[in-house]
Amino acid sequence: MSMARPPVPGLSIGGVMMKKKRDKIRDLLGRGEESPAVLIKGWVRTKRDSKGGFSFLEINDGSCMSGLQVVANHSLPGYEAIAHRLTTGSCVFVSGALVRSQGRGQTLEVQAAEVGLYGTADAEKYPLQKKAHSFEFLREIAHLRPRTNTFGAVMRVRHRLAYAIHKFFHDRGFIHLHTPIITTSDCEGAGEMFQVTTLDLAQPPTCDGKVDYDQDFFGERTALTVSGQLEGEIYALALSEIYTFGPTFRAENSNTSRHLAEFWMVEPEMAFYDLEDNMDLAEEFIKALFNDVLQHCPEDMAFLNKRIDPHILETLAKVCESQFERIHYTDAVHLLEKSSEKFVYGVEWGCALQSEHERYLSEKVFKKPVIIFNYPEAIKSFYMKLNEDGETVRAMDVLLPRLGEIIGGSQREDDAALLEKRMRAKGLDPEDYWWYLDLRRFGSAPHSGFGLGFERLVQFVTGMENIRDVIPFPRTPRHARF
RNA sequence: UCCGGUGUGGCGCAAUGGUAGCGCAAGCGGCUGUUAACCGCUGUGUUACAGGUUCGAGUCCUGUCACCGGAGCCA
Repeated sequence: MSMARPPVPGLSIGGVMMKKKRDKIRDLLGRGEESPAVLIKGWVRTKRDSKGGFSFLEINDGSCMSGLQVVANHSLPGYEAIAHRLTTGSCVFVSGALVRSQGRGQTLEVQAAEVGLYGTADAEKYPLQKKAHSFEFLREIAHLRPRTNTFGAVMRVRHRLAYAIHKFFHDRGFIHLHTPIITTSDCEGAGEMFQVTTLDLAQPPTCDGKVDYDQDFFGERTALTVSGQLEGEIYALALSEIYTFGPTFRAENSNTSRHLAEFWMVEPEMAFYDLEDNMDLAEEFIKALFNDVLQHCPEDMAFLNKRIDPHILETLAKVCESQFERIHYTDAVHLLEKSSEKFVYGVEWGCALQSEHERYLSEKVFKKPVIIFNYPEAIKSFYMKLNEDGETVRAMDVLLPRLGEIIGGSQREDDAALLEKRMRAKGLDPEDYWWYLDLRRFGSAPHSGFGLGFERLVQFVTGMENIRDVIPFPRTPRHARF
């Protein structure tokens, strides 16, 4: 199809724009060439007036970190009428010629032929002025914070990571599986759940003094999913390799910089993978994602490296080059026991490793990502495969320096009798999981999988300290606004 | 949820129990192919909320809420 550009440089005749199609700033800067006719649309970041009879407008349209400088001569028809309303935050369109800049600081700029105003932003009231704002403040104006440099960068990197995840799995023949948001499996041990109901909470129907869920929408008690893993296993044991990438909900009263009540999780599940295959995939996965961002988001990453975390580029590159340390839980405990480091919590075989222990191993001992595997059976979930020693399970956690656990996974128990036994031992009713046990009764296969918290990934890659600042609309205890 | 800290102009922060200030942003003026512009002037407050102690509370006490740091749970 012909996409011929209008050859006529004159863009505006009597206020009627001749060029209709918007140019994205990203595309204009990417080409880096002069052009007689461009049309940009975006938000004014700053305006600097010159008494030489013209103004400099910096326009950002979110397509990339950089804005485009517009030189607007005060003699433009109708310019004086709108000049005082071209404030920080207002939205405009500008047509004109893209030319080499006479000033320093940018190579190209737009010599405006017409400047039009879409929406004003009263400078006395608009909260985002051209100054630094704290992330705490920006969280209170989550509807405006995407217009800041940092959030633009974080969200573009977030998008790239999501894309890279799909690409990584697709290229390896994995099927993207949509697992249900509403579930009935309410005792996976993955945390408190949000109940889903259409019952009148003021006067719920009762039966024998208890709420009668038979009258609820689904005829039984339901909740928002805390994991797509169990459903993922169903499809892995049919399509071989699948992954889920969807929202996950935990009703924990967690108030930390690493927890959200609603977050996105990636959960690959693979038939015929043992724990080692699983660890191989996890390591390859992390490295592929970091490499992808380094390669495709150089401008945003350079900004984050300059303003957010001065070591982030170096850190990501190091992870890509490193060989993840793989260590038995038992050896990790020995290392911690022998350490001269003073820990708040003591260490002994059988206890769960604390944040301080994990950080010590990844930051001080190995100074790179660490995968700890073969954890004690007692501290891990029922579905993890028991080792021959009868004491440990084939579980693994991937720990990143500073962030801690980013991936948790395991080889799944594929023996129906053993699985049922462990369910009972952990106080679960095998009847509730009849379909999960069926997978082991009919054509069972060794299989493995892991879960990765998407926001924690974005956190690590961008260097952002608070998880609430890497998701568009954070949900945390007492906060569901916007 | 636990421990600790904080809450004061739009934002970031000061103020020994005794007249609430500074910087940034904003408004006005000046200057300049400017660019985190610069220079001058101006305005900006129920000191988170509810009680209490005191002649007098931003400051002390009690409670609530929020935010930050750490921890637990976890991803």
